[in-house]
Amino acid sequence: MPMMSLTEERKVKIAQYIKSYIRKNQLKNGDPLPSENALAEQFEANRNTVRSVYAMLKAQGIVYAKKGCGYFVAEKPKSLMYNYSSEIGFSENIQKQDETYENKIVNVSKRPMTAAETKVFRTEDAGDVFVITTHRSIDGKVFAMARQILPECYVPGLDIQMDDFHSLSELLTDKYGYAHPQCKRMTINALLPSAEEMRIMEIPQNTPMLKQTELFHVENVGYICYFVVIARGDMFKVEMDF
Amino acid sequence: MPMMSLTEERKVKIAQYIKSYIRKNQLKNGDPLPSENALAEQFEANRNTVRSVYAMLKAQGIVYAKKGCGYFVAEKPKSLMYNYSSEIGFSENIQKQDETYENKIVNVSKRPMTAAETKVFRTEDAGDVFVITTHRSIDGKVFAMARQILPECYVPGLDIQMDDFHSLSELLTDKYGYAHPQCKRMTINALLPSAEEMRIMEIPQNTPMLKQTELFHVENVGYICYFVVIARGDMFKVEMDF
DNA sequence: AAGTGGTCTAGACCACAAC
DNA sequence: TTGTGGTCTAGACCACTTT
Repeated sequence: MPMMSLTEERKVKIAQYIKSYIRKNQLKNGDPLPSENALAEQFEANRNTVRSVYAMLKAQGIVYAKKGCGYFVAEKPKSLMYNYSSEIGFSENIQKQDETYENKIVNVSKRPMTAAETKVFRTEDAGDVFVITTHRSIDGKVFAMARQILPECYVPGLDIQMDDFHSLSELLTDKYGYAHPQCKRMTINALLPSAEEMRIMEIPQNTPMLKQTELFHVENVGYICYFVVIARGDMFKVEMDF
Repeated sequence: MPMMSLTEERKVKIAQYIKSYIRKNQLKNGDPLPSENALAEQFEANRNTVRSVYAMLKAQGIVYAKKGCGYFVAEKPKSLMYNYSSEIGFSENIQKQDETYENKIVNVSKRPMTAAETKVFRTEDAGDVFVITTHRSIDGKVFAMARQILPECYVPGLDIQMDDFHSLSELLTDKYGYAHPQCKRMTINALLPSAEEMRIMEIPQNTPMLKQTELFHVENVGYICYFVVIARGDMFKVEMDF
């Protein structure tokens, strides 16, 4: 049997009260909820206790808060559906869905290949790699950060071709004449954001994030690109059809 | 330019200090770190400020705490790799990797099909559905909860056949003589755990969770099973090869 | 002016581990 | 006994919105 402190029991009661309050009054998106002080008095609890309950409901996307105004019933956020294909790149796919989608390069740098990367790319001699950092946004709101790592030997002089960038696969086919790169392996996991990701996406520390890595291969050339995306869990969903 | 409070600046400094402290002293897994009180005094900060820094590092898996003992450098947790295939079920796949894997039925119930489910299963008449709830564990530790939803018409009398359960696909092929079910659609997203999931998996509220849904189809029969798994992000990773 | 959520502080108390 | 992390409280202050 799980031991529970008195405060913890109160939290459960308060959370149940808020949920049933929404249900019984059939509250919709935007309808106001009891204030922290009102609930603290009603349940003879500390305001921090109430705040922690509301924090949990906020994290679950059930309510939201407006400073100086109160708590309100939240609508389930529309999440961007990413219909995955190992053939078509992310940007090509999303652009069809949402015209406000933007994939903006924020940094291009060159550095020596790490030992781990030589294994990933299955190359003999480590050379340099290009690291392209991009921010993906919808409606001007950054919802994902991506890092694309390419061995320099496959894309010499890449750094000066970044002016009219749309997507990497477009660049590889148009400028370098490669066949369309294909994803050979993908991994997905969930994690919390780093401090940098919190700052850039303007999200709290407890935002669940989806991390997706892909390894791309080009016929007769080799493993050409290692790809990492970190996206907000509440704005991003991966879908695959078989 | 992002406004930062004095406390927030202090947090950044303290976090940088701890990370560089680990790096410069080349600390490994299990090595002790400065106490909350020591850092609070050193940086003339409140203990809560230090705690919030350590909380962030904990959530990122960089450090861990032992009550009454202190903070220590954490080792990166081994995550269970799920090499996904639309042909082979989860349990079949994982069992090969880890012999301590267990998939235990905790509940089987029958209820009317919802309107949303009639769309998913693409069936004309809603009947009842079976809902099978299972807990998945490694080394006795529950890391995921799964819900499998099957229209009763495809699996009449399912509830009494649960005694020697190993996996659903095995049951469908062996007991009902169906062809091996195949996944037609999969979605993946990240979210925070519900109160029930926190309780059962014994995880804090800010644990990032991976939610995976699958829709299974059997040739000449129809869409037979809707499948939802919620798994701890720090213990579970999906991998796909193409 | 009053009420709201957001932030921060100082301190108390607890359970636990080490000495 | 001392120090540790974990929890909880009471209250102050802020920025903000509404009245």
